[in-house]
Amino acid sequence: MSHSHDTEAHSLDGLLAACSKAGLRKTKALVSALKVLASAEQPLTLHQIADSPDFDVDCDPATIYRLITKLEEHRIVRRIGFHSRAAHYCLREGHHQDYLICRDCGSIEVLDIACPVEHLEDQIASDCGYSDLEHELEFYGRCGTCK
Amino acid sequence: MSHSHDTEAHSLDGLLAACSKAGLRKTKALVSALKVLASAEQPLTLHQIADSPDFDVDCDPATIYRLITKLEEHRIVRRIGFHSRAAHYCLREGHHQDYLICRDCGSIEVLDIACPVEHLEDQIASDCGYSDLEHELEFYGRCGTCK
DNA sequence: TTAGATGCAAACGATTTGCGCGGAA
DNA sequence: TTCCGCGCAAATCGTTTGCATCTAA
Repeated sequence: MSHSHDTEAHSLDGLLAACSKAGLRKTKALVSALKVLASAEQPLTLHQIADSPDFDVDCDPATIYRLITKLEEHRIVRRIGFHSRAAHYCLREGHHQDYLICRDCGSIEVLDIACPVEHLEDQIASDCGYSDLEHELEFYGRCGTCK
Repeated sequence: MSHSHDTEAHSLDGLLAACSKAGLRKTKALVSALKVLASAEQPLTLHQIADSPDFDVDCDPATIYRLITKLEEHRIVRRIGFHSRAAHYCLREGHHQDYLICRDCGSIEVLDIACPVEHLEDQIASDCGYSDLEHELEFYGRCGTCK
């Protein structure tokens, strides 16, 4: 029975099913990582995943790295660059998101706008001979608090 | 037809003037780096800048790092994330560019499309209380050769 | 039973910084 | 003459990998 966790945008069961289908074993680290990502408000670094209170396993950084990398390969997780040293990750489920980042304090906001470039993907793909196109769009600026 | 860039899109003199105005000294490393960036077809890593045949100084990596970092602070150079480990840099002069990257071979193409999000910047800025907004847009896919 | 997952520790690569010297202004 | 820029070398930091052990299926 699924207790607590309100109305999650991401279904843990669905994610686990996808992982199983991808051939991943249902380990504690996997379940924890998915839980953390499913309830995250924004993309997280490997460190932030491990440090999250929802991540209830004591786990080597290398393990999380390999886990998330594998999830990324299976396209369950999406990597976001931002401009920070460490990569950020979020679930691929749900609708695509664009971001607004403060270049001073590094805060990340999710822009809930209708993505303005999705419709270009097909055109660019055929124009340039590419396939499997996706995009990453970030706005950088100075936030209200930093001004 | 694009090798000896005599008619550069970027004027070295103009760049040097901007650097001087920013308080930077006209060193060999600065001139070389600007020359390389001015004739580059696409954003380059610090390593690529140093390795460029146009970069005719023997120069410590730390020097290039500090130089480019300073140019970035003075908004003469723009940093691009991509998904590679090393950051890429290009001149801020000229019109904004969006990119198309092959997620297999890592090749970078400049998309010469009318940028579809520039007009959103003002709106997002005022909606979210941000200032000095700019954006970064990249498309990732699999290029023709990698298919 | 067995292929995949993990912990530990070392390797790596790209910065990033401290320090003393040298050169542009 | 003055500082800014430079080389050198060490420190950081986020991965990334090899290997022996463990464990989900």
